[in-house]
Amino acid sequence: MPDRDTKGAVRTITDLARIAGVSPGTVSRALAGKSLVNIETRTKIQAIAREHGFRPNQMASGLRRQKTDVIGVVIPLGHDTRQQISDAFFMTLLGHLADELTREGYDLMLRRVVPGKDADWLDRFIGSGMIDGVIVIGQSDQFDRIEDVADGYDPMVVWGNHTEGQRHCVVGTDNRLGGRMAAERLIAAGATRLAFLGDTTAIEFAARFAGAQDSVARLGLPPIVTLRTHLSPDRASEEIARHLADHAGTIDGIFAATDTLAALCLTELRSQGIAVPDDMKLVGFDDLPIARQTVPPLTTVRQDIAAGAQGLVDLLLRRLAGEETESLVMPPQLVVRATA
Amino acid sequence: MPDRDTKGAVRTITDLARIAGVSPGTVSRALAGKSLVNIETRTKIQAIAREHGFRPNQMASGLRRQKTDVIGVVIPLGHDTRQQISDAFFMTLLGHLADELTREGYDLMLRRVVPGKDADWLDRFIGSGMIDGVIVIGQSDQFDRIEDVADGYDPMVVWGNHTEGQRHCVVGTDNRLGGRMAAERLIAAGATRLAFLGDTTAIEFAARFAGAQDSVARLGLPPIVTLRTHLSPDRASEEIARHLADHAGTIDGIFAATDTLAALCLTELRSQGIAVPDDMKLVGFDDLPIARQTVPPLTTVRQDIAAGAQGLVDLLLRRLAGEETESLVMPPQLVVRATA
DNA sequence: GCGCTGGTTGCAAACGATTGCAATTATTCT
DNA sequence: AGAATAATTGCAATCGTTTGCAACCAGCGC
Repeated sequence: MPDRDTKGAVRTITDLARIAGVSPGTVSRALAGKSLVNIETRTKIQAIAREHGFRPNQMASGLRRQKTDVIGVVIPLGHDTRQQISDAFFMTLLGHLADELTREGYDLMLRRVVPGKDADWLDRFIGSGMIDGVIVIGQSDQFDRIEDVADGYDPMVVWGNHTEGQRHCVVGTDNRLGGRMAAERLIAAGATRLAFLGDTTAIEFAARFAGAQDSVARLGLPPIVTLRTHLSPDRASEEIARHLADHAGTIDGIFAATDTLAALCLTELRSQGIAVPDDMKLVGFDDLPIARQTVPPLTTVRQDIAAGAQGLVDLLLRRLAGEETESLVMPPQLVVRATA
Repeated sequence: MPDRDTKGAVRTITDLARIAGVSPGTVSRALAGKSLVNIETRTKIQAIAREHGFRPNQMASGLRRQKTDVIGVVIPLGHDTRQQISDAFFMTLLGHLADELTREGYDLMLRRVVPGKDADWLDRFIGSGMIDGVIVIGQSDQFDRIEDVADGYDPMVVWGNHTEGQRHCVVGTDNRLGGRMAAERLIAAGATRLAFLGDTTAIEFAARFAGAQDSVARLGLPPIVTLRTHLSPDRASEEIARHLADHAGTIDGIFAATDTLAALCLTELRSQGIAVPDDMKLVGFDDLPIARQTVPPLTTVRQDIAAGAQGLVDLLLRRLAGEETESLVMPPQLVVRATA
């Protein structure tokens, strides 16, 4: 029961010290639970602190200790400015991150940035002195900038795609492999003329596309046509409709960069009277909850989001501890439902 | 182009002052763009700062100014601990909040808490000294605690339900009215024996339920049966299935507390061979993107999330400026699609 | 030439918690 | 009992930035 009655406003450790009849230093140590201070005075001080609802100022503490116990999480909105944060995948990842970080005693500072608008979005965050480390969710089209920063700043982990020889520590799914799996599934289901739905300027998506291309090339099928689209649902719908109309009859399998896109595509297919999976096979990516609920249920490539979040936090903490860490690329998993 | 070559490590304002040949105070003023310092030296200092990629330490600044430019956003996970953060509604709201706050020059500190586990989750956050104000997303079952805090702490705004005479400033939809609209729609579509799907210990949901009950009572229909369920998709599915089986034939209209729940319900209905809307009418709440994509598309009660986020931030800023503010309750809007 | 006004700059004291070191007291050993 | 050791506590500097106040300079009018 923190106070609110005792008007004595115990705001600082010094106030508390005065009440307890000891020095500020002792209070600090007592609250930190250090064994240096007598168990008796320690519990007494803690009792007084509780009684007055006192909490040490994190700013002051952070300044002195040069450690804030806050991890920055930044979402660069590079290749699709608007609305990407509402992307279910990132949001779910964010939720898990919050859990993991909390469990480790860290707070989470969230920042969305539009890299195009300010070039040094990452340096600004890091240099602010407010965070002990940073997790970047998605490389977007900022690969180079992230690489630059990685050279001089260790406590950073990035969610995204792993590229041979890159210098920043990344956690992510093997997108290329996932792309291969998706294409192979489409082909196994009978499709031969494939399309990729999504924006390949995002490096993760590009890798998925490349993976699919691998499979197609290996089997001697015609190259995959790419249907460029934004991620925001409103714009995407129209774009998909147009793509579908443009390629009517010339494609029979679609690999969507994202379940969200796949779901959108599914509704468009329905409204254009194209039967799935008979006339068109469809595979998504992520295995979001929505994949289970579309009609028909979506065949997709699963990323383990919870494991990803755990990996991100784990690696970041190890880096904070001074360890050198490898990147972590996790295998995707094909989930066959009914669209391919 | 921030440096990384000039190894001179310009970390503090004092370093910068030495280089510029002025005093730290002048540097501080120059970087703050204060007109007191000569325009010439000011631009020179700013140039040097840029050249060395210097950014003032936010912790120190925050400590001195007693202002952190950070707003806390906290999600209490009271009535359904697990996975609620992935709830699409909250996540979307969070995204908009991030946008709004950024635009106003604030950073966002995210914290999920499980109130059951620590009673003073809110005081802890507020007392940490790390945030200038707090936005609470969802009252969950913590109404009383929030009321307590509101008495002694002004810069707080809560997303949730407005109750007559409450003391904390809240932004939200008129849930009761929304509930009425939902029930009326179900009834207009031909349903007479209604059920409410969701957990009524959450106050927002309780209000929606109450609103529906209003309509039903006014029309002399049998009272609404409530189908208690959790929010996390995995558990909810089974629970819904069981409810549906238990009440087979005894209900013909379902008001789901949430679109997410409604979507889940829809798939369960399908798998149990119950036709929508013929054998069962269904109305959701929120109008999330998914509502447009279910089959058939979901009739639902819309909340304007973007406007909500704007309202939250606007009111919070006004309160930070010392203003007294009223709560903001926004009207919901019925969106008729195909499930009722 | 002297005092004044304005415009710039420097000085030094905050902000609140932490921590190495010294000082104090309590304990133990010879 | 005296001295050495250990256990507590206090002192004061420190983290990096901001800001009230004083100091300084140039230029001005008298």
